[in-house]
Amino acid sequence: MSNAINIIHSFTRIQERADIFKHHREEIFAGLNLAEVHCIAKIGSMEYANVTKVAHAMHMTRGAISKISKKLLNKQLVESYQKPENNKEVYFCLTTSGKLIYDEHKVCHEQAKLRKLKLLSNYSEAEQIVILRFLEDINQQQEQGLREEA
Amino acid sequence: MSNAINIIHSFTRIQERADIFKHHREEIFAGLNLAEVHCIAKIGSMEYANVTKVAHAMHMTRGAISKISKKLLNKQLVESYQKPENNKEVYFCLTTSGKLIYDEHKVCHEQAKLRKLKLLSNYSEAEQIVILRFLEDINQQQEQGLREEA
DNA sequence: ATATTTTTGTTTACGTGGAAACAAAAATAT
DNA sequence: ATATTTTTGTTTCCACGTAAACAAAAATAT
Repeated sequence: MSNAINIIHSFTRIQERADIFKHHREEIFAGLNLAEVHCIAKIGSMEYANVTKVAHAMHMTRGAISKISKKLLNKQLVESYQKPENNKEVYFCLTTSGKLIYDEHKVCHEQAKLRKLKLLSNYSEAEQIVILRFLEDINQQQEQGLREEA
Repeated sequence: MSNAINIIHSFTRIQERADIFKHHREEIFAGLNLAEVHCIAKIGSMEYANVTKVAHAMHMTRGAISKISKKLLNKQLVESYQKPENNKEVYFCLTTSGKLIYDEHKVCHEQAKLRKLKLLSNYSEAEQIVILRFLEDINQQQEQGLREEA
């Protein structure tokens, strides 16, 4: 079936693009790279964000997040604090300027979402159900593939 | 529409997974990482593969491929040669042991393809057409998004 | 209560890949 | 023919992120 083959190719292209985008080492906003902006996004949207939780959310190591948050502290985009009863965990929150980045990023994110919703508005409810089923099937298969490797 | 939102979420998860997979710095086959295996795959499937062509095919810089191919030369998985009439371009081909990796990788790739075909066999022709239309729409939108950034 | 294990965050060493500067050869212009 | 531009490959410098080793605190076991 030529359609199936084309689906696979098209899907592969999507994966490759995500790959390429991650490679992008350039700065996005004011002197911040993608990882830093993402880190701000996570800290801004999380209760009691700490290194471990952000690392998990960003699929990165604690070491990496430790370094990134140190940079964000130096740039005064985030602040750290602790709970009086816990001397081990360190939490982060956004400063005023950090919140600005957070909002700017959020707008971009919402615009992307709107573009996708607009695209999807060209599909009937029935068609959308098919698409969703496909994406969930693929997701499940990929997750299983990863799990088998481990 | 809840379906549209779920489609977006599911799609995002796929992109994130591609991201994570690229981060995988571990070796895949005998002491080779992902980029090296991909490089072998490209060299093995290309006429007169050279640094520039492989770099383009892998969406990486010539500098990166130059280094990788040097490693592959040291590991004796590829060989380099030149045409007598051109003293500038350097071409690569696989050695016997390089071909082994190539074949092994190809098998993996084909298995993944078969898994996807099997998954798609649960969809009617009409449904597959919908899926393909969606993936191509999304691909177009994403490509346009990248182009606007540049 | 004390000992052991787990959790949390940091640091160090290392590998990878990009950007840019180079060098050499080839292609093109004049 | 000669000069200029483009193409090709390499190297240097650097930023990023991982893995692993650590240290300190908290949780759990005994």
